[in-house]
Amino acid sequence: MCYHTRLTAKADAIEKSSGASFDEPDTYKPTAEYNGFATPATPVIRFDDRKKILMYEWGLIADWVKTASDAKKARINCLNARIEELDEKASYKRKTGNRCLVAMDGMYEWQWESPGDKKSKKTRYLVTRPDNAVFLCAGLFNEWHNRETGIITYCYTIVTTQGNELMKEIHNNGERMLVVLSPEEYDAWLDPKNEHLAFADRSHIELKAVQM
DNA sequence: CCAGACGTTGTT
DNA sequence: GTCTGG
DNA sequence: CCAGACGTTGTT
DNA sequence: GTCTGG
Repeated sequence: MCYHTRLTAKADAIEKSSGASFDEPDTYKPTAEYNGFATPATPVIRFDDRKKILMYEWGLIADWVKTASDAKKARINCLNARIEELDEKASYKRKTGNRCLVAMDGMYEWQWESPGDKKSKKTRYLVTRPDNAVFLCAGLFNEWHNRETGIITYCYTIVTTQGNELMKEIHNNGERMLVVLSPEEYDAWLDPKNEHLAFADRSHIELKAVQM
């Protein structure tokens, strides 16, 4: 789960709901589905540049990765980061202060007919806010330096936690969810002084799911 | 001590 | 680069 | 994700 | 029953 998102809102709607402005508006196009495995560039906001919306690539590349081909493999496993283990994982533990917000207006999830049976049927759901508005998720970013080319890749991972009531029901074969933030939590997440574990409980987040 | 991992739990 | 499992 | 472990490093 | 190593 947590590897397929949507951002169909126009640029001005994203700006309005996030309180930041696109640095280069032409680089953003509304997108019905972002596939994490394709490491697309999507809008994010960094803690140290709160008023700017930047296009960063989904799939964090850790500092210790040496080559572009290693990066390609490694980052696919860094599309999500478990909030419970941020302090323990080599790829994240020194980046827990690199907070960012990841914009989206939907997440795709697959519900299994019989959880546990890999062959059972799956139904796709689009999970959104009840009003379908843009929301921001908790993320961590990195600037990866390619030693061979000197090129910097700006990239991020999205933090996950235990699924809340609705998400456990939809994502019944894993029961996790992205750390969707309420608007009141946006700035709190961006402040690295705030314990990240304080954002693990998502039971207060209201979402709805429609089959599609 | 040193080799090997370093991540997630997913593919429409 | 740093951690850790064997 | 699921199979397999689930404990200690002490004793003449 | 729950944790964890592969």
